[in-house]
Amino acid sequence: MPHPAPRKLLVTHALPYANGPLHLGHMVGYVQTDVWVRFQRMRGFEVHFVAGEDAHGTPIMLAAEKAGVAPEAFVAGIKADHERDFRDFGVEHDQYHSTHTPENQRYCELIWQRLNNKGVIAARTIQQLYDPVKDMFLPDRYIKGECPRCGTPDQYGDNCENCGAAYSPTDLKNPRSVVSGATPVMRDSEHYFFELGRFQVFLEAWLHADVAQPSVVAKLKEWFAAGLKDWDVSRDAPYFGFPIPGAPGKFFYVWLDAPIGYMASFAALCERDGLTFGDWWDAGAETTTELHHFIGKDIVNFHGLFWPAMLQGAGFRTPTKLHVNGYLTVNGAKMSKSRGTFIKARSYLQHLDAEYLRYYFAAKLGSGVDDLDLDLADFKARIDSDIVGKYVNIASRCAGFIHNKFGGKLADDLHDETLFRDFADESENLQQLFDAGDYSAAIREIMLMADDANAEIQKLAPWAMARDPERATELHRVATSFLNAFRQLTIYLKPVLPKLAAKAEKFLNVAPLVWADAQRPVLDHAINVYEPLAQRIEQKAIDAMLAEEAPVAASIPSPAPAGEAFGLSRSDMGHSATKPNAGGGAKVKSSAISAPPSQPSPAGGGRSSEVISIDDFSKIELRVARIESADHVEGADKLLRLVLDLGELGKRQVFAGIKSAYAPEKLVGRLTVCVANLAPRKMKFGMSEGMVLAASTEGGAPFLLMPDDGAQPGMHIK
RNA sequence: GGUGAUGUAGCUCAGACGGUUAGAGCGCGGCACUCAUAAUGCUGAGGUCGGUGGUUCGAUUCCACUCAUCACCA
Repeated sequence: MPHPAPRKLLVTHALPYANGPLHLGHMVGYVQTDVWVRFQRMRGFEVHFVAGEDAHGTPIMLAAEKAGVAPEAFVAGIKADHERDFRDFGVEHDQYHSTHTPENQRYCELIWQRLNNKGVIAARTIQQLYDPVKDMFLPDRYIKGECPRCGTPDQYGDNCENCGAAYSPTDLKNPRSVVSGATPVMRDSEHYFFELGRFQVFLEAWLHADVAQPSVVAKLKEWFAAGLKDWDVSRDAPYFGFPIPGAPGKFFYVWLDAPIGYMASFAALCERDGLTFGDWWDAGAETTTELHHFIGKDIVNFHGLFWPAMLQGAGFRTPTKLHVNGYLTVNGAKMSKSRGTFIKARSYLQHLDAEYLRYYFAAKLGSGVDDLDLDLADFKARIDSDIVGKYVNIASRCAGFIHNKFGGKLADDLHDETLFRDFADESENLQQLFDAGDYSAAIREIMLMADDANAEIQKLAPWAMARDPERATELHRVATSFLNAFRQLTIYLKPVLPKLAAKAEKFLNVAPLVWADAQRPVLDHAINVYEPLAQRIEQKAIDAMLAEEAPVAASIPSPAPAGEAFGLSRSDMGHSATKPNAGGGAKVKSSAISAPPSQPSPAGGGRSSEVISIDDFSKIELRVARIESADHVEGADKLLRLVLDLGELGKRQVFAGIKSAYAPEKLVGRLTVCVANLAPRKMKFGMSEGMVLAASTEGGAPFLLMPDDGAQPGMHIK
């Protein structure tokens, strides 16, 4: 995509659904968008970044009702929380709006009118299940019953989580309304349909362009093969949304007005900043301005089919490109409340630096739509190594020379142009990678550059020069060279690490860096005293964050169906919100492993041995532990207090019921096996942060497990 | 159930339009250095590239099936 003139970009990310807090899964897409926006700005392009709350729909209506407030007030409260999370993660929109605004209503009605005029809206009477107690039609997700195929109870109206059968809610046996518990009845209702099939030719042509990653295009083409169906875009009252003009009791379906929210948000920005709306949205605007949507992979059909068809049908421009990202998993598995890995954005912020997560996401975001795993051990290792050990370390190891020997002023020349040139020449390549969304490749390149710089410092050994007064000039130039290398790396990392870059700019005493600055060195220039720019991640902080999300002991009754957004966006129409694969079965097992830590032997010898999968087993994190100390516990006749060394995981205090068989002094120094991810348990004598394993017969003396020679504290056991 | 995608060293990921010894970072072992936030450099050990079958002189790379994971099914 050659763009000789400065590009003009309008960028959006998926609108978060205003029914619950943001979690780290949301942040993947938002950070990805923000990095792209910052990068394009650094290149000097005109960029407008807008988003807002997705405020309509049944889930919000019911959630507000439950909270006893008007939906508008409910949404306003959620919006304020979301905005705080965005700010603290450094996601800086130019305009953060909402779909429940006059602007959005205006554009909804305009598009509706134009589509009507074009004759692509059809009215048709359909049958839908109705809750006679609550007096409302029920979306699929609000009906539960028994699977028509295998009879599993308590299944949603779209498919069975047990046998996987797909069906419609009317097929359920013994259906009931999730809202009131009443038995739904069938009732007629007139709905409006957007005749998507009439846009098939247009959409196929639109898709051939470079509008999305290949796998996304493949996914969208699947829909063509099946034949595009009409899309039901109206809902009956009661509904929180915009009424359809001229159709009493009918409302626009939330997914119709949600993408129009992009326009609404931008319209508000135009109002504020004096931009011309039509330059960006009118038909033909494609040739001068670009429209980029960043979305999660769960909503490609809305953005890759319905949305462009709506725009085309209503005489507006179509999107330039969809940037689709995958889902977030934590420690290799889907985020789960019962595992304590359902991490809210706010919980993260309370314990850890937002920049680190931005970096980690960027380091793993390729141009594809693969899911991204937040492995917390890897997260810490990566940040500690890349940011502190490699990148920041370059400044840290050179700054002292400049201050101690040269009055805080850089030399007037570089020691050697080569490194600087090499780094400057990377600009083009990195630019392409960032532009293509291949941040992980960019980060990889940047870290290789940091490795080069560190190796080069090692080779030149400036500390040796510092001992020889004859070599002062050389030392001055060497330190200056590497501080310039550090500055170049700062430029390349700035889209990802804006706050760290700002600190580096202050240290270097330079104006905010832009992309082109990587081509010119700073010389003969006073810098400020170096202060550590970044700290390692403390394991304690990660543990504290996880503890905050740890499930409470008492099991919570299953949440209201739409009480939480699990996906990257609204999920009232799909079932992504509640594919509860970590539900029932897993919960039983997790309660089995959370037996009291003080009782290493199973309590009931006759406990049935339920068969579990390897995945179930892998949930239990067993580690080699060295018993660092063991003491009697006053007032306890069975317990010993152990302090375990778990290597990389640090020290843990564990109470073990092994006093009858082991003298404390004989245990010190021994290796044993510890369940490392057991929820901490408060006991009368203090916290027990794990559990040691021992064999025993019921009531008999325990035999502590011991790994073979050579095992080291902290090793995984599997 | 249908469809799209993913599955490569202990961990996180690259890569190969099919072809001699499959790569990186982290982690682990050894050595070196001491400017730096126990940071850095050099070096070593780790993989039959999810499984089965097929095409081919040759497949981890192509095809089929299969298993696991994620998403979508208006």
